[in-house]
Amino acid sequence: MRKKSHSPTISDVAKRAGVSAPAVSRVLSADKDFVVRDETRQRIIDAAKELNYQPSQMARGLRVSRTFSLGIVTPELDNPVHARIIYGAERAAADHGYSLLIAHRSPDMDEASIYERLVRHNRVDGLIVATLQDEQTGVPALKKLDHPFVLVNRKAKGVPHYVVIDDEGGSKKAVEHLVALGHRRIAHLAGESHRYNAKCRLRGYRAGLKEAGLVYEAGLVVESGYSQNGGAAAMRELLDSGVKRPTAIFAATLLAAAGAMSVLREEGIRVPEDVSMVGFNDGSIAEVLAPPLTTVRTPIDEMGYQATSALIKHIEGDEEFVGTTLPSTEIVVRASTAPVSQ
Amino acid sequence: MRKKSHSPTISDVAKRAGVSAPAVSRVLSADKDFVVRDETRQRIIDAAKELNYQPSQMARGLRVSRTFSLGIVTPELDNPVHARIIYGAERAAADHGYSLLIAHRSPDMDEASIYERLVRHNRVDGLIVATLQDEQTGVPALKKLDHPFVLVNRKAKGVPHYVVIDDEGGSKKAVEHLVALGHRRIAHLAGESHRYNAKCRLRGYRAGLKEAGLVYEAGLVVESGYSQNGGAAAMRELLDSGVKRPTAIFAATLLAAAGAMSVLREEGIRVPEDVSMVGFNDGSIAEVLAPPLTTVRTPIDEMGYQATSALIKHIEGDEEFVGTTLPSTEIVVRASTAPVSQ
DNA sequence: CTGTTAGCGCCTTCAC
DNA sequence: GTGAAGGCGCTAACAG
Repeated sequence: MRKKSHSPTISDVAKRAGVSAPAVSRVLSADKDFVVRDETRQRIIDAAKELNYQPSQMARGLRVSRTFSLGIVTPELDNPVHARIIYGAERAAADHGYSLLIAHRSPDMDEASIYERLVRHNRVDGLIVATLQDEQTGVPALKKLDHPFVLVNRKAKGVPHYVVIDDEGGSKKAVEHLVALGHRRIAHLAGESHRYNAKCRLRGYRAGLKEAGLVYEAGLVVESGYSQNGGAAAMRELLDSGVKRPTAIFAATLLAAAGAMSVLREEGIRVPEDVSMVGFNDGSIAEVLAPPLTTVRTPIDEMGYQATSALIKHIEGDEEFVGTTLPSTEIVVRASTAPVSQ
Repeated sequence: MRKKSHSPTISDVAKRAGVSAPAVSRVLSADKDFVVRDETRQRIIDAAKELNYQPSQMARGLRVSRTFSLGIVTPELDNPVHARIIYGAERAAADHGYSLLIAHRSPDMDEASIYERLVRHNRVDGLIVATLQDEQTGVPALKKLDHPFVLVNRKAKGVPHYVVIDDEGGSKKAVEHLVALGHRRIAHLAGESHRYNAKCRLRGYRAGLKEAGLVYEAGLVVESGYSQNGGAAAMRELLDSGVKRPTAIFAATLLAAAGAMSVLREEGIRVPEDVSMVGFNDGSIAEVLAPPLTTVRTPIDEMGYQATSALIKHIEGDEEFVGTTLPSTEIVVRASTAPVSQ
């Protein structure tokens, strides 16, 4: 019976380099306080390389009470925004030697129980929260866990750690784009009004109107949720509401815009000839819609990256971090927007 | 200075129940060979519950040389197919007390190095391989790691562990649907011809033609890749190729179908009046395309779930598993298919 | 400059 | 039926 081939351990390396295990540990973790002859250091490094030594995160974690893993909680994967947040988070985690555990919150699950599972069962060192269903219950639940966490793509009262994009500025740009095309009746499909993103985008919409000297008309703003079904329902509501039809629509979401466009098509209302459409957050599906959708492009993956990096720095005590708002937003003009007819 | 509140350990539970630590371990892990009075057992279980005890996977893993984590390697998240595979895998992992590490392979990365990182650095207990870029190099790399793995959504020579959907049967159904509408010139956007999925879907396409007594015409089959850009390019190639235009198209992918439709629109070719379109694998974007896309719905998340469950069973030595093909496929008829004109 | 000691939390073995 | 001992691989504290 042959001996099972183990991964090399720190003492294998130590033996091969002719030193003790702690010496190896300190050299490989680049301990500044550890003085060692260059020759010895090199011997250790070589030995580690020759054996293809990889420290066991488990043993290390047991010793230092950390897992070097992070949990990210997301409401849905099949959504360009969340997928890109995860891309960024994954890259940042890998860059710092951390693993990323993904927990997907299905609609019927309680968010608090997911946070708890990640922290208590998986023992993640920190949480990246890309879903915050209910600020009233979610934030207290998070705080009670007494674990580092960062909010991505949302802020909440009393939570200093967050990374967001410039929802308001980007929304204002969308409106400015429509105004520049001559539109004066601009509707807004407004997400879920109590949510952070929706509030910001609405504010940007209003700021854009104001700057153009247009009056805000409550009848042109409809709650839409973030999904295509929500966008479709909102569009229908707007058409049925009896208000004079807008010549342009700014949707709070790419998917909501897509849903709205499918309703317009059913109703025989042409885009962009009869009504122009702009969505918020770019994504590859914008290109296959009919017509291709003009959007506001935002640095979503950068948001995931920065949130994760900041969280790791915080965990490692390197620095406190405070909220960040990533400024860059950009209009991507495609075929769904056109000058207002006559 | 207050003492840092630790998670409860096994000896905390033991103390509270008035027994020794090993007794707790054996009761909670339901050790069959361990006989204990019901009363004692209950005391232990109660104590664990009261303290909200969660065994440390790290300590446990260190002892038994396992991490209770699985790695899933996926080429892209922002793709309905992969997102749904991950949903299924995540659910299965959670059901069995495992964590799921997601590694996203960006196009410039070497697949072998990802597998290796997951196994050597993260020490996952097994690998769920949802991307297999190159069978020639990928499979040997995987085997060399000497770790359990399962292929999802693909097979490869010499790999007994896989879970796939019925690509061939589903494709045949797509063709049958078109044939039933009277179509006789049916083109196929064929993915990447050397890949498993593409081969199966092509086979299903040919089987469907044959059954209808139609002859296979090589000029109607165009390599398309799996993305919308690939679908668009293939569509353009087909239109420019000089072959008589088909009245229907079966695309190997949802995204390829979307890309193809955007080209048809640019060319003023109407769907479904001039040409019908069917995509493979359903997804929510099928509903927002113009017109909504008829697709073949397949049990993608089930595939992720079963692959992961089987992998875990295999890791735990409960049983050997062999390849599974999930049979159910179903046509979802939307507005992109219609009877052939006259 | 480098080695020794001890212990993180758990599970397996063996003795009681 | 139950407890004591030992060790998984690593690192912090302390000796040399």
